[in-house]
Amino acid sequence: MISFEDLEQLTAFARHGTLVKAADALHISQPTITRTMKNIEEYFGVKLFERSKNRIRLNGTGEKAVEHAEKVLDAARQMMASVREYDRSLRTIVVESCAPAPLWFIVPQLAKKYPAMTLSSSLAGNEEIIEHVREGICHVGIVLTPCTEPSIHCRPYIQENLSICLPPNHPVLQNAPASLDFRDINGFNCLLRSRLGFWDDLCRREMPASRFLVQEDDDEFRELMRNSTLPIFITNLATYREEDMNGRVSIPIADPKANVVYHLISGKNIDILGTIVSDKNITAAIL
Amino acid sequence: MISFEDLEQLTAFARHGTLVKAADALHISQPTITRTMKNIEEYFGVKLFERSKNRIRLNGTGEKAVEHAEKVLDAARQMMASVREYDRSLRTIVVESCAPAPLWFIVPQLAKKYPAMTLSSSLAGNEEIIEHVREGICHVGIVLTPCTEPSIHCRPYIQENLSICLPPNHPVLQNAPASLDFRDINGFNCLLRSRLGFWDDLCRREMPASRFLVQEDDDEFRELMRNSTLPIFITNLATYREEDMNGRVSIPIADPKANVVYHLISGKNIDILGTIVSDKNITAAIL
DNA sequence: TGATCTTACGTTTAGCGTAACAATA
DNA sequence: TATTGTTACGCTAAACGTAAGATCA
Repeated sequence: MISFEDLEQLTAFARHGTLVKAADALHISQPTITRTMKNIEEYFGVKLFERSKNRIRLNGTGEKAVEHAEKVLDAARQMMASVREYDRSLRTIVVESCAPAPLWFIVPQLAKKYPAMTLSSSLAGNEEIIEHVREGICHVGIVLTPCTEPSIHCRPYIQENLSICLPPNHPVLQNAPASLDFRDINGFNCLLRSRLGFWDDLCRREMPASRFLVQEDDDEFRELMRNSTLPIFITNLATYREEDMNGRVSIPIADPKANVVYHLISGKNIDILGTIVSDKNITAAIL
Repeated sequence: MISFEDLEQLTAFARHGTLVKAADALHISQPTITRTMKNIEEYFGVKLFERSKNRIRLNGTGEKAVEHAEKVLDAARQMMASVREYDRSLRTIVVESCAPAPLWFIVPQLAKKYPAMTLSSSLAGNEEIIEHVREGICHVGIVLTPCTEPSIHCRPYIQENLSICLPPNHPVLQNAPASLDFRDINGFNCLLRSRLGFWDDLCRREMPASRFLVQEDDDEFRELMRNSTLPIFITNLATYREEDMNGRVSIPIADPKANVVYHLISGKNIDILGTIVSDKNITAAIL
């Protein structure tokens, strides 16, 4: 019989041109490769090589064999990868959220309840999340609107309220407003974190006249906060330390779109949502 | 590392349900299979089985592994088959003809010149043959019309002339004609061999009012000849023994379509046609 | 009690590397 | 002479089957 190693040696020979180089590359002696080529040829029962006294080359049939050997090896590698990936997926809870803040609460909750499981969390669009939960790709989704699909569990989870933080001398603060609307601040440029999920789209849609200075890195963002007077956004779930705020004053955004209730969704055959994330836990998370 | 045998054992276990039955089917001891399943599991590094004390079953991951193992084994089998087939194709001369008679001459010629080669001869349509020669699938083609394609060698090979053999008292023989046309015999039913290539189509097209009693088997055809007075066809290349003819009289068919010159064609990169089948050989073949 | 899987043990053998050899450029 | 491929030899380690043991229906 023939082995995967044999095929590896064959393809290595095809790649490197000589038995010596192939042996080198595979860290084996070249008598071994000589033997293996003989074995393979005998096993196939056909001529695969043109041999002169100190030279061996693939013939047409040999090239055909190499071509197929690559396919076999690919299939084998694919097998390993797929099986391991499948096994890993069994130990992984996939969480997708339309905004980052809910993840800060749900992920530790799940991690505590399922210490053996890997948690995979990511941001995604609302519709995409629902689709993934429906397909079973995503186990726990966090979306903006209640989901009424019969195959999907849904419950309210947590709410997030947006405020704008303006420097004390900012024109819109002249009348000391208790709240603002997007249109009041539209046109003023802002500092913005990246990877904000739906918040990002919302701000750009509601403040088309504004430009946003986007920063992904946490430290650099704080650096920018301290050294500029550009407005920034905070929420009840996402605040910054006072010393980074550079004296800014927070005013809530009254617009309903800036005050959302996140909903937890999951497939009905999964009990993660019902048993793991109890209302009590949610409350605790908010506090 | 893992081997093809290991994968065979895995799939055998999946097929048969127990290690004992799988071992039986593969003619090995079942401790061997126990070991192999362990090895495979260890090699994958994931759980593939649910084990109780005297029972072992595939789990979901295991079924995934089996699925992929089948693919790998298929790829391996495909490799063996393809390489052997390719090797065989190198030792095979493929001959395609639009009629059987030329094959009776060309095949022995080629067999004599290339004793190490396998000959594969078959009937095919004129256009199909040209296509196959163009693609290199067919090495030597025998067609009805000269081929002018620059990539194809072509030369006249041999001619075949059709005659009809009628019982002596047949009405169309009353004026003792030197030759006949298809229309003269259209409407009379005939005995016909099958697998006649283009002759078959020709007769049916030119004699739409006739019905043909078709017989493939050689002995049975002769039996029918002896025991009936139905007209039959012969050619200069294909005659029958006088005792089988049952007194029939041969009259040539004058129609040009019934008198053809076959042409040999082959790819220009193949010298079979030029060096092997010389004009002298062809003449000899006709005699 | 029969069927199934696992573990232990002894033997065989397949396969590896070292070394020596032969041929070529 | 350096490079390449083949052959010969001795050793190791992997793998097999037999036998014995454990568990379940």
